[in-house]
Amino acid sequence: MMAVMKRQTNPDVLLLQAAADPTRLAILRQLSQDGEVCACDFIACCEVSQPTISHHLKVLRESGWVTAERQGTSIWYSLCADAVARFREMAGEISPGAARPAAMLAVSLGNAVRSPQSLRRSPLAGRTAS
Amino acid sequence: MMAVMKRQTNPDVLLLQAAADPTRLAILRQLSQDGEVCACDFIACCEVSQPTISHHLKVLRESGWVTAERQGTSIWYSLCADAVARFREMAGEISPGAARPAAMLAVSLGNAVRSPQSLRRSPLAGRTAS
DNA sequence: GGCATACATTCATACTTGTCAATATCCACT
DNA sequence: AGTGGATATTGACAAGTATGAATGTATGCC
Repeated sequence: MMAVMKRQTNPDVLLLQAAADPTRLAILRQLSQDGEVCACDFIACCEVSQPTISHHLKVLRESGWVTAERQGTSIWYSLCADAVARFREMAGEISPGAARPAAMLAVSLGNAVRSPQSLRRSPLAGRTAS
Repeated sequence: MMAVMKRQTNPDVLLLQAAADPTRLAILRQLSQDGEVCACDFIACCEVSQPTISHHLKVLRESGWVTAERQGTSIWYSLCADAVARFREMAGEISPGAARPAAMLAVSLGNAVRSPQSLRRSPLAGRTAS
């Protein structure tokens, strides 16, 4: 009657979720190293069964990380440039340096930016009235 | 009796896993933007209950993404530079351009690199013996 | 056609996870 | 001490997920 954890649709989260698994991360890294890899090779690299590899490849396909190309009986996988690019973008967008000074600045500017309960006061800024 | 999905220990996977959730990604992004954010503010930004936010913050703490600093009754969170740096590194290490030529090269060099069933043949390289 | 190989799909199962209600803890202030 | 505000923790539950066995499907070769 609660707790829905509704299936992810956000493409960014989907991308991260797909990469956030030891087997799949290993697959991505091998693809990054070798450029194009036959599905059968992943079975050797990761210690899981063939159906499991197939499952993970499907997840990577559906999240946009990889594309598959059939060559005879085997199937060759390679990274999608778009996914790689988006991943890097996300990494670039997260930075630890937005920082302290902005808080006091906002206060002195009249605090028009955001303002939930914390009212943009920085943890070190003394309450201006008490 | 099967399917163990043993709890993740790999720090890279842990980092990705922590980021791979809509609520937590939103938290990371707000932290990236504001630098330091009071826990109470996340409740407003994401549409989940206070205990849920607290849970997500714990996940982010334990994966190394954030640190918490108490100031009176409230607690201020900020991004860990190390985690951000590692995340960027990971993004940089995955590139789609390892590519095609390497395969034929390996073959002509005697194929001493790797060699599962696919024997490093590229999907387009003709079998050298048939 | 028949057979073997390479992947994908289905199914069942155990484990993990996101969520909230209730409750506990910690802190400031009176 | 007592009270109120801000977070964390516990407990319970539904839904997601990683896994392998069995099976299905497609392709190449005889």
